[in-house]
Amino acid sequence: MSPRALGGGGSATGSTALPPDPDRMVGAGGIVEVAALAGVSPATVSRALRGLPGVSASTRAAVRVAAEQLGYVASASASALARGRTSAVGVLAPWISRWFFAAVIEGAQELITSHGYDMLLYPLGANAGPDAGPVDARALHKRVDGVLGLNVPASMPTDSLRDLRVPLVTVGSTVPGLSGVQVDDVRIGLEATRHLLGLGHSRIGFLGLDPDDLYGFTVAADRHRGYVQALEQAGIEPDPRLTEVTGWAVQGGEAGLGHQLELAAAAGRTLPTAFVAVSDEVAMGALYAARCRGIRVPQDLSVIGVDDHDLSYLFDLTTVSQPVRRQGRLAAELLLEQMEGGAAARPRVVQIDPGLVVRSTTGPPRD
Amino acid sequence: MSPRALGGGGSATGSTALPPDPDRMVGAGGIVEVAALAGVSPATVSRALRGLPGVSASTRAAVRVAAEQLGYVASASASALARGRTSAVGVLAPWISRWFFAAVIEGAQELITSHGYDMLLYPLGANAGPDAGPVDARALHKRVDGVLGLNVPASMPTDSLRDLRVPLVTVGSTVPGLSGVQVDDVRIGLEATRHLLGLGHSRIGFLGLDPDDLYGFTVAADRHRGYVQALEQAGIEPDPRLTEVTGWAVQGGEAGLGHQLELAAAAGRTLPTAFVAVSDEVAMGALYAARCRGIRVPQDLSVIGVDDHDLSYLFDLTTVSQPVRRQGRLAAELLLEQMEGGAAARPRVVQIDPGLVVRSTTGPPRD
DNA sequence: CTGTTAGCGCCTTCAA
DNA sequence: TTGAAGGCGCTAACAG
Repeated sequence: MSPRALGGGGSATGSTALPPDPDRMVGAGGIVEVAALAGVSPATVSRALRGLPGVSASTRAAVRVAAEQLGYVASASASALARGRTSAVGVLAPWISRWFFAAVIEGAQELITSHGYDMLLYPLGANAGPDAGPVDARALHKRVDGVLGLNVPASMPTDSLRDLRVPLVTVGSTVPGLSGVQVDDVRIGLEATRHLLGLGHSRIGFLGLDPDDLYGFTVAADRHRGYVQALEQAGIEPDPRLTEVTGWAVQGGEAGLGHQLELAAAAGRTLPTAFVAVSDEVAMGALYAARCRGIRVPQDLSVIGVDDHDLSYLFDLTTVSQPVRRQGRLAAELLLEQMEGGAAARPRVVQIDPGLVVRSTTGPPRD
Repeated sequence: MSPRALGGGGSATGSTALPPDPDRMVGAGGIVEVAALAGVSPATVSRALRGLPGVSASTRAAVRVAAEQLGYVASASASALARGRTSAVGVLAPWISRWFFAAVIEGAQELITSHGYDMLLYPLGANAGPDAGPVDARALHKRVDGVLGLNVPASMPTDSLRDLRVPLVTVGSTVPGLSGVQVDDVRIGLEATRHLLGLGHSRIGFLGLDPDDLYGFTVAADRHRGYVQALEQAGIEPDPRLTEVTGWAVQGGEAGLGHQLELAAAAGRTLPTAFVAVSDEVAMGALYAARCRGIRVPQDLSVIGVDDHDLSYLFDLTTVSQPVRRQGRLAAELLLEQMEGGAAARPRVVQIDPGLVVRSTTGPPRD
């Protein structure tokens, strides 16, 4: 058990300057120190430690011992400079606190690091705008050997992608000529809507257009397109008044449903009997708004989301699932393929199939 | 609007090998090319571009133009090697898909990157065990100028922290002699429990001991200690049978409440009238379990969580809040202070005060 | 204010 | 199988 100093309200803890410990001065030595200790040349140390062939077993062992003893670890900068590779990959994402992105990153992480790459995180945040060239491609190109782009590339001018000059693998959006993991968002919208149609709904709304789609993030628009298609295929004329711009947050879903309610009241019509939400988070917001107003789900209102968020089952939320962590893993595979396979590895796009998880926020309409 | 190729189900996209564009060969040139183009020496380019003093305005402008024209960006590795600083900070966290950690990281990110540092992400994941020296301190020390440790340091042997040789700032746990952002977890447990006591509860359970506490992650244990103290101060003998080991996930909370139910049934007693959960996620799980069994909240059962998770309001969850994103920001400040202030900056610990957010999962007991 | 001179620590030919 | 020499691209210390 580790000591915890601040039982009450203390504030500043004294600094005991760590005394340099000449004995076990970890990480102090460079490759030449190791070489000296092992009685070989630096070149041999380099070869031995990296497992390159052409080093006798005994020499390798001796080098390992020396390195271990000195706590030697090669300087990343030095070796990157010498080799022209950084052993790092960049991860571009709009946010990381939205569950979807965090889960994708987590899915990718293991493979990435197990191949010896570090992961540089670049949350684009509010800067993800149309103008703000994200993290300046030029800067990235010298810093990483590859890039994982989550939902961002579409917002970059294509030039900026060119400037990258390192493999880029996308998740959630696709750039022609680049590897990527993709779910067919149109189909997601289609499936969600069909599920509701199949239950007998005919007045179905859509919560989730994304204002940011203005600059190329087409996920929401695609899902909406699927929704429209499904309706049309069922011979139903989509009513644009039933579509809300919500963004991706819970609050958007809440406000969206509220707004629909107002609209309906003002126009003297009733609320649609069901809604497709662009994400589970938006769906959760809608469910909350419904509950606050005493609208029963699914008797009075059905709601279906997208993602199968870790917390969705708590809401009994019916949803179109996508294997999020697996998408991350797949993206990592594609990226490694590009980085290590070199020009030999032709870019490829992997399609992920969405699933349907039926819980109990959807049911037949009331009448 | 960017082109999206895969309308239907296409799979592999052809690779158009990006043709080297000799005209605007971005990122191709080194500092010497820029120097040549600007008609100055490399040293001057370096000074000019980094905004160092002692460069005439006209020269600086010329250099900027040349650099811009060539799309020049300094190589991070080269400059790191030459300066002996990496301009990167490492972020150690058990996971990133748990909301708390993602939010802290997001909170820290802006300040970190605005000061010119990259963020290296090291999720410890399952490896966070007692033995597995996390990310090997020695490796980190050559790779980053500072480390942000989220809940991890306590699990590292202190030696390993020493070996780091770079500033380390902790969040959520404290190491003597190091800077850190801290919430008083004992007090959190105390406040949560007092809230329930204040409502008139006397049989109060605790959902949330963490099996991993075994190796030093004391947050859960501390909150539990606060719970025990509050009960004792109220003259109530804490009943160990009312404490569950749940870990941090939703599922733990669900299982924990279920187990309490079984225990109560087997012993022929009733469930406690209220529970303190170690986190909002655990509380959500417990609420779910209660709902599944028709237990009404808060009439039959009160539940209080900790964190004020982004989604907590959807559950009307009463909770002890901690300003999570601000913790991240503060930690970033402390870290920058250490990294840039050098030895002058003495380590300090910042206490964050928890708050109480009363919603409606807590209320007076039934009888 | 600017240029010259040495490295930073490692990797990689090329010889031995 | 091993060593010696040179360079990766940039920065810092010193001259001028």
